[in-house]
Amino acid sequence: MDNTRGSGESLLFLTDAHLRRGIEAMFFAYRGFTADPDRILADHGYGRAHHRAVHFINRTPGTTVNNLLAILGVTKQSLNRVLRTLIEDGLVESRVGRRDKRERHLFLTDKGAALESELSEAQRARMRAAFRDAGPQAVAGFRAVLEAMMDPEQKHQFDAVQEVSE
Amino acid sequence: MDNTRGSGESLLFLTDAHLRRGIEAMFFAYRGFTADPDRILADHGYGRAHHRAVHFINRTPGTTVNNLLAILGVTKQSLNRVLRTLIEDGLVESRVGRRDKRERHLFLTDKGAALESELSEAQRARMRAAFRDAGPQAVAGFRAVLEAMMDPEQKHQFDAVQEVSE
DNA sequence: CATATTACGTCAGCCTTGTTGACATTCCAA
DNA sequence: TTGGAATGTCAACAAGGCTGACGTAATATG
Repeated sequence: MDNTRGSGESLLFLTDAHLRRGIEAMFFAYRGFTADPDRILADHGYGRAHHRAVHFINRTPGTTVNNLLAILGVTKQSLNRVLRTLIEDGLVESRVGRRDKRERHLFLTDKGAALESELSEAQRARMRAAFRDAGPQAVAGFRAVLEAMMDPEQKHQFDAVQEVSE
Repeated sequence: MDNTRGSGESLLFLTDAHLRRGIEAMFFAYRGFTADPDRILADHGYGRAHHRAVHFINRTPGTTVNNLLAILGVTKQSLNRVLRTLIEDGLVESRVGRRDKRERHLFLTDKGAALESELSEAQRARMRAAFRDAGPQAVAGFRAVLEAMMDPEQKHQFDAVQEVSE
């Protein structure tokens, strides 16, 4: 009866079979998670790396390159290559910092915002359908498990990004 | 009060802010999900593609190349490159089919099983910690949302793999 | 039996996206 | 003024996707 974190807790949900099922669910679900954006990106000649950059620039406008590097966890050379094409194509604007002129602050142009919107609407649509199917309690559990799965550093970045929207 | 799928259901959990949070949680959590195996793989000179192959060969021993292609959703050229190195390195054995000699049935050798075990134990450890932190109800929700997020084809593959263990 | 199809392997070439290492520039801060 | 931080850039490389083409063996089908 008491399956909800007590002293008499049943730990049947921690068997290897359950863990394996969770692992495989992550694998297949992540493919679904990226499928719609991938199609859109391919139409525009971009890849997932562009999506990630555009997403987080939209999320925290004016963010610096270093900031973005910390969030994305890639090398500056990798990010720079992506950023360069986005700037050349007029999706991202890079402004020299007013206080610290070494820093570049990144913003989406209207064109960049349009792509971001297209991508995120597709991704939200799938997430919305999944959330609706599963129900609010399931969604709470979904989030709890995902947050517990992050590395401390990743969790820190995640929390930092969430704070922006408050 | 009634937030659990009824006619008077509250849909506050479907706001864009909640969806966005779910999307970002998937992004950061997937990094955690792959972090431990990635480290182990790097030590052995392999990549994620090898992990995936080894995982599913272990899961359904004797599976054919075509079968594996359907599960992994890559081209045969991509899979073949990975499979070739695994066979050369003595982690995977490829046996010509008895009934249909065109088919190759794939098996892990002891060496392959050892790597698989090392990888999956690391991944299970993280999943176990996350499951334990979040509790059984959360785990149920986690799975429900992930399964709802899969494409129909992916869901089919997922279900097929789950059936093996019954 | 002849032919089509399937399963698999392989060669060649291309792209994205990650990596290291090296080096230049700009500019803040001690 | 000088050290170090932030940024950009060049070169080279690797993993792992992709397409297209071709070959071979074996099965399925007419």
